Amino acid sequence: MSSTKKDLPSIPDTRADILAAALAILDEEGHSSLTVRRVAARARCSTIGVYTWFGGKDGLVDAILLDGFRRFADALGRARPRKTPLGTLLGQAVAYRRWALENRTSYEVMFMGAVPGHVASDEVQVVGLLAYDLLRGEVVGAQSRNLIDERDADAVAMAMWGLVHGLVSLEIASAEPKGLAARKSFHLRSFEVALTSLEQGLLAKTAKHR
Amino acid sequence: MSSTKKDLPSIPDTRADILAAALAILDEEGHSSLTVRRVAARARCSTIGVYTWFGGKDGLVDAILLDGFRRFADALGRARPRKTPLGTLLGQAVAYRRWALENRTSYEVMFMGAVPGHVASDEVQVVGLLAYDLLRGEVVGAQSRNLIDERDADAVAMAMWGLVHGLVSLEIASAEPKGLAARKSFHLRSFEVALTSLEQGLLAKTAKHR
DNA sequence: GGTTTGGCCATAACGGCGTTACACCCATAA
DNA sequence: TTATGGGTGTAACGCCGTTATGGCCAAACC
Repeated sequence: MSSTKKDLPSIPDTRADILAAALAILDEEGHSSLTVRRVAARARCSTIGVYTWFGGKDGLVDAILLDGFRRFADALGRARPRKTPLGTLLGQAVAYRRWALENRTSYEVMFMGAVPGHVASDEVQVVGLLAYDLLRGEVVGAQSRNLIDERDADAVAMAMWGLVHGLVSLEIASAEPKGLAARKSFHLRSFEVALTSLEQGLLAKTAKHR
Repeated sequence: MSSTKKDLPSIPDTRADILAAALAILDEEGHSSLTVRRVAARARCSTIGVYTWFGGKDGLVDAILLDGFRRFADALGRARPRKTPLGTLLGQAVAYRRWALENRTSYEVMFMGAVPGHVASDEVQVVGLLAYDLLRGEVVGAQSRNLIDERDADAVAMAMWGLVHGLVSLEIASAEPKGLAARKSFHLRSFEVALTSLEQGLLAKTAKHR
């Protein structure tokens, strides 16, 4: 859409500039600084550009979310290669927390409603479920191998999702700008206790362990 | 502070009026309608009243949070009388979800950062931990009776807190204005699966069940 | 070539937000 | 009677998201 033959790098691609500016502001200054005016100033255009290319702030945030959800699902997908579905589930949970802590601002926007009035578009909501589907797939896999009880797969997946999301949310919310190392190791310990306990409780009673 | 002798009800107590107006707006119109101007209009004073009595919007929200955290801790405290600490923990979790769903707007403000720029005062943060202390107390009780493994009590309590908070947050976030009954029963099922599984996984291996 | 069209953009404005400077009222103290 | 000071209303400031207006300019058409 942007280049056909020899687009010199000096040709302005306003849409990409705006999106990059928004991501940079989000990363460097936090979500409270994500305003249309500021994004436009950083992208060297007037506020109207955001409306031309994204339809408004909601559309811009939708684009940010799309980007974030894809990066998030990628990170979770890259945590796949474990020998058993149970191991993979654990690996995904660890990857989830890791990604959230390393992409704190994105996580806040994606899962903690950090952009005040925003309601995500349908497309964004669909893409946002990609990561959940990965999790659910592993749950089904574990059930089909009789590793965990054969309850409703969605209920089990939601249980794990909720646990991880809840702990990560609390960790992010309670973190000072520079989180104390003590706090971090505490949250890591809670995370491990919670995950292994939940998994233990989900084990099929007829299964041989591991 | 408001009455010494025979305060006629017609004597205006601006502070109480403002707080009541804020709570009413929050309940009837949601947190996005909680603006200083609107609260002042409903309380029949000018915006300056909010600054006189609460120091600004932050102070007003702090007062709202104080009220909410106390009602929340009360609701959890009232869920205490079970025979075993484990039963009490389960009862508290159910009471937690119940209160959150019945006081959705309050919960969003208290635990989901629904008021955009707000940072809670120290006092509010202390009161906000009252409910957590109730939970932690039951965990310690269960451990001292050898009902659950003797891991770090805070890690165990945080695990349960995170699980309940995460599931409730997802449930609230995914709820349409009028949540479908199917969705509600699904979330209830996930909630039960998650809680019983986590508890199962936390059981002391040396304990006789129940 | 001249003209029209339409996409893209800047300026300036509107209404709403949290907040505050200023002037005012008025009960109490001196 | 005067002075004081707390509570208040008006109007403003600087933000915010959004939009009406109009100008620019390349492509399309006669």
